[in-house]
Amino acid sequence: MTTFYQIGEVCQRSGLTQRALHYYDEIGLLVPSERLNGGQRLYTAADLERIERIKNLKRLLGLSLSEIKRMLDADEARARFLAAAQTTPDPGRRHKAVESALRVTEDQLQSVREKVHQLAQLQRQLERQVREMRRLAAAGPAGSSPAPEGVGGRS
Amino acid sequence: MTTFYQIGEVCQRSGLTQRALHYYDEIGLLVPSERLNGGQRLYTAADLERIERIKNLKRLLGLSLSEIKRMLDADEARARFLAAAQTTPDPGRRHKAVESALRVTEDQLQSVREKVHQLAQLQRQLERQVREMRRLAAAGPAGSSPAPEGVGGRS
DNA sequence: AAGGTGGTTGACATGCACGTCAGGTTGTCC
DNA sequence: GGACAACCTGACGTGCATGTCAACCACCTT
Repeated sequence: MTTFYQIGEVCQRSGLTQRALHYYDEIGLLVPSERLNGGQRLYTAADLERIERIKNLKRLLGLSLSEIKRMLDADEARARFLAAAQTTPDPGRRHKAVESALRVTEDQLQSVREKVHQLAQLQRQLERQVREMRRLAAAGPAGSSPAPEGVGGRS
Repeated sequence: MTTFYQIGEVCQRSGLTQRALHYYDEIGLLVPSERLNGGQRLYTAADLERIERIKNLKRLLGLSLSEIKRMLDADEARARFLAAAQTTPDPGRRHKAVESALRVTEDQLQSVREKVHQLAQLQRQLERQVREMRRLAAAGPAGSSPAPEGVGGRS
């Protein structure tokens, strides 16, 4: 037997508002697994996980909800493809399914890698700045040093 | 003699629209260094750099324009502090100025580090998925394998 | 039966980051 | 000096991701 959570509980656990969850439902980003007789939304543990993934993608990648929907949908399709691949006896079909899913994931990976790279650069730059300033804070007064570059450089 | 760029040229170089630049001016995010008699905006190379930094902070960190403004302003303040520190004879004042600027930069660094960390995790997860799928695509038909987790995990 | 609690839809409002005109000014080139 | 391009301000419109309020329903407690 699966346990269900009402919307209020989901709000507490996720930090999202009721309105946001209604909206996510409306745009098909997060459709609760069940509905009670009177229309009450019932969320499962899987729904809660999906919420966390949504929050992460929003925070980390700064994606819009529609982009997130596209990603998660692709991801689900990938899962279905893989599941189907397990049971499909035809090796040609199976191969194609896996390859298609693979491409989606590789695209996601590529964009994440780029972002990590850029952010790492920014990080190194900030670290240089901090070192420089620590040196200044500790060391003697004289001697003008080369001006460090500001945050978010030309990249 | 400094070279100036009119707004149209800046648009071409930066990929931003005229409207966006007007807006950035309006909210004080990017106030052109000069104005012609008739009010025409004139941008300098420094302004162009600031634009690149704005674009980077937007893309990389997904910050709002007001947050970006806060960051860049803090950054400028830091630069001024440091410059002042170079010329201020009072070691106490100098020390305080540098420390204050240092704190701002350290905060920035901290948030960037967190983001890099989270993104790196996401990256590793995606890499695992890709490896798994490559294995599936290449290897034999039988044997159900553990389902890989979707993108943007609970973290 | 009355009232409270927690949910529902619907509609309008809001802040951000612009897009899109409209009407006026400025600069340049022939 | 007239045409034309490039710019200006002002105002209203737009898409997204909600906030806010109203009116209604369903169940539980006293």
